[in-house]
Amino acid sequence: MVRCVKCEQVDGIMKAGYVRGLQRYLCKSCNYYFTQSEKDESVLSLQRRKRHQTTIIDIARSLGVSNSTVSRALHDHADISPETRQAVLEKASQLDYQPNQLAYNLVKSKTNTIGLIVPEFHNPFFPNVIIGAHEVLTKAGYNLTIMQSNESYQVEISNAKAMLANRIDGLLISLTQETNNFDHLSVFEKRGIPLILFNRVCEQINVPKVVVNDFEASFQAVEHLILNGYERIAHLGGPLTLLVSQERLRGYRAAMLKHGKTIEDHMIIQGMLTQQKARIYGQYLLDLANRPDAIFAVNDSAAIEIMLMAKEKGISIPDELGVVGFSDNPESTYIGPGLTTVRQPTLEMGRITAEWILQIVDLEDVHLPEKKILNTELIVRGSSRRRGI
Amino acid sequence: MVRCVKCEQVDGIMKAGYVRGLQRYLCKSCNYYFTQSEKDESVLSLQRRKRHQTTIIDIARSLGVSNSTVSRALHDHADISPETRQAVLEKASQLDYQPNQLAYNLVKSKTNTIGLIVPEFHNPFFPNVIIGAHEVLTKAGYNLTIMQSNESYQVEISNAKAMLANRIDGLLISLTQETNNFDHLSVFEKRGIPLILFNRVCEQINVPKVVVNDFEASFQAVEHLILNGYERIAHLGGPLTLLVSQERLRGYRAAMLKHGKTIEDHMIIQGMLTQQKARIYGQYLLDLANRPDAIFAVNDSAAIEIMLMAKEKGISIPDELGVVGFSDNPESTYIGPGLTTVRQPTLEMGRITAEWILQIVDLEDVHLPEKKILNTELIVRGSSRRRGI
DNA sequence: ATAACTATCGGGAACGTTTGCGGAGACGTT
DNA sequence: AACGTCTCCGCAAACGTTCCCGATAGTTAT
Repeated sequence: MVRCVKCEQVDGIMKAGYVRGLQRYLCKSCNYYFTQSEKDESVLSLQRRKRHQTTIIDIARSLGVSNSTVSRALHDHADISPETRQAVLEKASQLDYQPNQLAYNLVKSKTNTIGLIVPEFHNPFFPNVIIGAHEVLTKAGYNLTIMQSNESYQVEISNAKAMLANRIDGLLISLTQETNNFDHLSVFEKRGIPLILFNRVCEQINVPKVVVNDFEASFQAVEHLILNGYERIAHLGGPLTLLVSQERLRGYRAAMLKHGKTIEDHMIIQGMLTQQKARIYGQYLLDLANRPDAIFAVNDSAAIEIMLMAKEKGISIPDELGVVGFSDNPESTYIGPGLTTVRQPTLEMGRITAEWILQIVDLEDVHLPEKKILNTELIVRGSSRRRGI
Repeated sequence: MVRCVKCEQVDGIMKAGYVRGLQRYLCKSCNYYFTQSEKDESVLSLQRRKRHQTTIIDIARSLGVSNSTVSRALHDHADISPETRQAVLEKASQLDYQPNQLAYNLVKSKTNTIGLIVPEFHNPFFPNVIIGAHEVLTKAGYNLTIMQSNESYQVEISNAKAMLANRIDGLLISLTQETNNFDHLSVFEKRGIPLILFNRVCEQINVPKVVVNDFEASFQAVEHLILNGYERIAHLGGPLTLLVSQERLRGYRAAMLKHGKTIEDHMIIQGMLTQQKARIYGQYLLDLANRPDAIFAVNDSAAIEIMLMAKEKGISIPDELGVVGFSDNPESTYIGPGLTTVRQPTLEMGRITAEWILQIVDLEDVHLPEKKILNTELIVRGSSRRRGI
């Protein structure tokens, strides 16, 4: 006994297939297709009510005012009477109202979130930058979404895409060593989303950048070695795809040149300095017939690896071998005679970058892309201080 | 010359005040209030078009199909012909379509984001946990939003509130040392948002927890000291508000008891071990008339501080003083004769916690709250290995 | 011919806010 | 009476998706 839901007739109803497992009917008289919904209404409403969060609408309804009024009352808008505001606020806390940020985000097309993409987490460098940035952003009421590209260009692209989809208000990024195409970043410019490069920057794209004075730092470090009487200084550098590595190499060369030292190509090794690689390169350098009397490594973990190997081989530090690192990891204070290293203002870099992006975000204005260069500090410890000199 | 926008009459139009700086009129004949909008239509449309992101609607319109069709095509839904799908996909990439995650979030009431609240960033412990969790979540296509409570109960509450407003799909949290009320967490249960406590857990709330075997680790560490011939072992513990501290203290006591050592109350100091505090407590312990011959500290930085002070005072390690730390910070390998310490599986803790929450999020089911206890490892180095024994 | 099935598509509600604009009254001033 | 000013509030569009219900056509089985 089937009744047409439109003309309410019972005759002339024909079966007309199935749709999604439900019997479908056709009413011949009014030519109307329909299915018999077997859903229980109570079940439906229960399902709908499941885990309902109180909304502005709930407050409005229970107070007999409009949504606008509630919204305005909750935001201290001017067009609202003190009494109404009071009533709304009370009802809100009574119903345990929590604003739905998602709806807010959608309508404002703004998320109060800054994105941050870093290539790795293994050195303390980026975590520290994150701490600094996090501090500033939190204080300003912004959220921070962190992604990690794992030194992979492809991952970086997908990270950037995800950031875009999530409509972050601004992006802070440090590039991978593979990145040599920047289309995934130009998109942000095109969309008007502020973008700042830090530490691992590039020249091909015209946005604000925050870096340290890699050239000068490197120059100073190598000059320090030379002034301590070291002659044949090797350089363990990072991958040359990175501007940082290029700059540090440049600093090394400049210092050597200035003091008339010969630069031997086989004493310069560039590459990704994992612990394994550091050991391999160190082995090579220390086993050279005419082995270097000092090594300037581009990060502390590599420098420490060198120091450990030297100890194993009975090469005394700093007398027979001077070592200088880069970054001032915590362990550098404690190892052997202490590792001389270049301290980078990591927290400050995070803070400054974050403050800058907040400024740009708030400005909504065209911003002049400039480059901020932070100063490093050479921390001299035992590994490069020759007793005899 | 003003014309009523409703009845189009010119006569009988009266001025009727100002509204938002615009002249307001009243048409006597049709009794209609209105203002003359002075906005230029071209300006308006330009303003509207400003920075328009292509949406599903744009694709649909330019293809002459419906929104539903485009949405389905983009999601590999079954109800779509290969040709249509192809056309949609092409048009999408042609118009550089980027899905608006915000709209998705709103309609699905889901953000694909897991929240993470940690009390601090200064020790490598939490950053490492974050690395582990980040790895797992990223791989599963989830975002990670990190907040830091800075050891403040109030900040923790506001963090939790922000997480709630942002409709995270799940929360991982490590409590502050101040937290002794848990209403801000019960809310998550009430709302059906999965919640996992890790490391800094509590007993008052019935949710999944991930911790390390603090009691056993502590017991083992102290027993190790005893087996190396140390007799008068002091304990530098964390604040007793934390369960971790309580457990570690319990382990210390148990080991001392088992081996018949007397537990002297003045040799047990509990508190927040900042570097300054560690120095103060260390000073106190090392200057005691009957000073301890070993110290079990609850974190490595405190232990290292002790070692440095001992060196200053000319107390030899490990002969005159044994030291054991907790956490295995990187610097512990390199300091002095090496710091014996308890290695915590930080990365694993992050991974496991993240995997667990993903499981609960996917399950949508009632989950049995249980406790996962990860094993630590005692790393024996020079600071506790007595030569004579 | 009738019924069952498949494949493909559209309409439109729903998600929870914000906000532009207008309505309506109160009161004061010319 | 005519107008200016102010306060308080509601209507409804807009944000961009997803997805529930169908609708329609064509094909096959009975």
